[in-house]
Amino acid sequence: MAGTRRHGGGRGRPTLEEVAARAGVGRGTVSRVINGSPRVSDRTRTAVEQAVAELGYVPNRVARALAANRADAVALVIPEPETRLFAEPYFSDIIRGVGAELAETDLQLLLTLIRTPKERQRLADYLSAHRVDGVLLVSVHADDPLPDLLEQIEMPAVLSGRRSAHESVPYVDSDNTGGAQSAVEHLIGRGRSTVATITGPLDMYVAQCRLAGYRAAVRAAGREVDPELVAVADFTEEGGRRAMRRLLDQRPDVDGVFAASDVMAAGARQVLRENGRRVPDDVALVGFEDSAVARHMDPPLTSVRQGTEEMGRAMVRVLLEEIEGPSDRTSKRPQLVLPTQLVRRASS
Amino acid sequence: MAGTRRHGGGRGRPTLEEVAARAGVGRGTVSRVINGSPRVSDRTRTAVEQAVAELGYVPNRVARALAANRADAVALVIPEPETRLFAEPYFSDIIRGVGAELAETDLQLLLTLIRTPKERQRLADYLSAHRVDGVLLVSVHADDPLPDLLEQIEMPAVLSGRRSAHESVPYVDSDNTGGAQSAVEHLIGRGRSTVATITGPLDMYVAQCRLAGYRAAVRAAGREVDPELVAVADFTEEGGRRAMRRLLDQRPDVDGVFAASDVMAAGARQVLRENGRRVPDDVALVGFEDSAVARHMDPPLTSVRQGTEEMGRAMVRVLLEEIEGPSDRTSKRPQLVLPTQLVRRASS
DNA sequence: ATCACAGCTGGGAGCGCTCCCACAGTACCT
DNA sequence: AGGTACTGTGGGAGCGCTCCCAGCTGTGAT
Repeated sequence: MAGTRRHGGGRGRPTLEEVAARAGVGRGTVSRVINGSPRVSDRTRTAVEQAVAELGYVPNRVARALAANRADAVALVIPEPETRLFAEPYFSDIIRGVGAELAETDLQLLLTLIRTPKERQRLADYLSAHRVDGVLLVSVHADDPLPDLLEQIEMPAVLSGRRSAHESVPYVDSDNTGGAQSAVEHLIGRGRSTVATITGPLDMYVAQCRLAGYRAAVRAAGREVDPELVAVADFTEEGGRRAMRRLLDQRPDVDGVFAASDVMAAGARQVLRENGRRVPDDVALVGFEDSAVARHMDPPLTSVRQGTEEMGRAMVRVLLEEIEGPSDRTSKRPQLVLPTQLVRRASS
Repeated sequence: MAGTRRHGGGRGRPTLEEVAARAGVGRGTVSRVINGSPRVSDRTRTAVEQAVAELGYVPNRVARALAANRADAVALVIPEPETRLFAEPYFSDIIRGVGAELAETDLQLLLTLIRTPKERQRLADYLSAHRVDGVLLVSVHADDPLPDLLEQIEMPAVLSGRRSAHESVPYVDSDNTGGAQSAVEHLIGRGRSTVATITGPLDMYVAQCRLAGYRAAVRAAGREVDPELVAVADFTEEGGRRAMRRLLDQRPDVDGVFAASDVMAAGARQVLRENGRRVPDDVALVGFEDSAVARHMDPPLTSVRQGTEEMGRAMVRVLLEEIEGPSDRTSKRPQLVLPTQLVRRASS
């Protein structure tokens, strides 16, 4: 970082003051017109609007941010290494949703990838240095200090997913338990008698929920939950492969598998093929997330759709509310759980 | 958009002034220390640094931006509808690269998705309203006015890919022609006698280049370029399917296919399966991009790796140079072409 | 001792806005 | 006629920095 950074655009961009002069009014009045205040007479408003148009005036957002003590921007924080592993499509879908919803406001989107603890530290500084009005946190781990830290400095924040069943911070989550349950019910409904599950790491709440859904569905069918049919993995493709091998090894009679993520389902599918098991004829397979991976598998994967893009949109809506008027521990926090939906394809 | 937007963080964040008071020096001196100016005595520097530490001072970037007339931020502009269609993984890989490279500077990343012409208009305003120091443009169409517009307002910009062979603006591109050529040479080298190609829309320069590479390889093998073996598509999966059907219809003897994108290869693969053609036994298949799609296909897809993440990094490096000291039409523009590499998998 | 010229330092001016207070004008009551 | 209550409006103050110009030191040459 060195040297003189030239400003990009308008050398001689018109300022508020110039607009005021041209319209023959004061600065305050122009400001009111720009910000849509109702306390301006129609005649004045028209005059100002004309001057704005003639001069091609565009408010300087930096000056506005400084004067008004706000940033007109929100940050989307993405912990990078993990995201890469298990949630590729998730990540871009969230961005899409967030971007779409934000486009309808005049807020800007600051993207922050975190790779190292050092960067996480810098992040806290950034955020408190008034660059953003609020923060969206994606795929937060149970032990992540960031949410509480943000709470301390009174920075509005919304999580995607919960850290635990008693999440204290505003969040938007999808119905992991219900989604998993419907997936397993579907497998059982298709006549599968020995339905296994491949889970995510159980220190993640999302993995716990999907496992709980599996259990609920098994019990609802009047069966016992067999520990040999539960293989713990880590949301990666390789993890899915290992888990499937173990399953095949311990319970060769398995005829249905619910994987807690599409990527793990893809890994499982490879192992099934290697072992000469046909999908869905010998083993029916269902995933979770309904990402691009699911559509591209052979056969296409039945999966639990969680509407990731809609989650992104919802996060923004919640965040805007928090920015407008923050909730606190005493009031009811905005916490949303979005429905999921089973998308049936040829794998089951 | 209404109401009072609360500032997020520091109610009582310390200011430069307070640091100066505590260190017993003037504002200017603190500013010099913060910005690493050499014109400060060691004693003073130490005193200031201590005051900074004690107070937990973090410079207000907004104030800095206003005073210094720079933004400490760059924008990554992504035209959304197209990106969704043909370059899902491309898009997130670029972001990854850009984010990584930017992390080593103190620049922030502003993500801007463009969906409509109206949003494109607003974008020009944003950019000229001093919110960013430079712009990264992804997947720019041949007729996109934005690059020239940015040039007019002297906003540093870098493209990913070229609009044409005579691109005037700084860019980072991958060796599309060479990559395509090596893919087709590979197919021919594997003994395939009737090698077809599925191209992107030919009004895109990237598609032209990949077709040119196909042609070059065919000719280099001493063969004629048969128009019936060239199927024009649009970088989508459905386009890939349609093109493959046409190819199979017109030239049932086809035994090798080079698709100009992984996604189109995926579409082609489906049609091949429907028609009972085995991959690679009956038809060898190669894609372009080496995205996640390629790895997840069955069989895994041989593809031309273009190092998308590295492209993102390179774009940032070029942009930083442009911001430091802009090149103009008379000087030599920084224009980079990154090498590609064939990644062999089971599909060929 | 005098001058020149460095190396450091303090602080005024100003970036382009918003906020808010004061005040003019009009209308409507006693 | 005087009061009260608005609506509209102008412009000072200030957000927290950077820039830059003086001024203040100390050193070495004259």
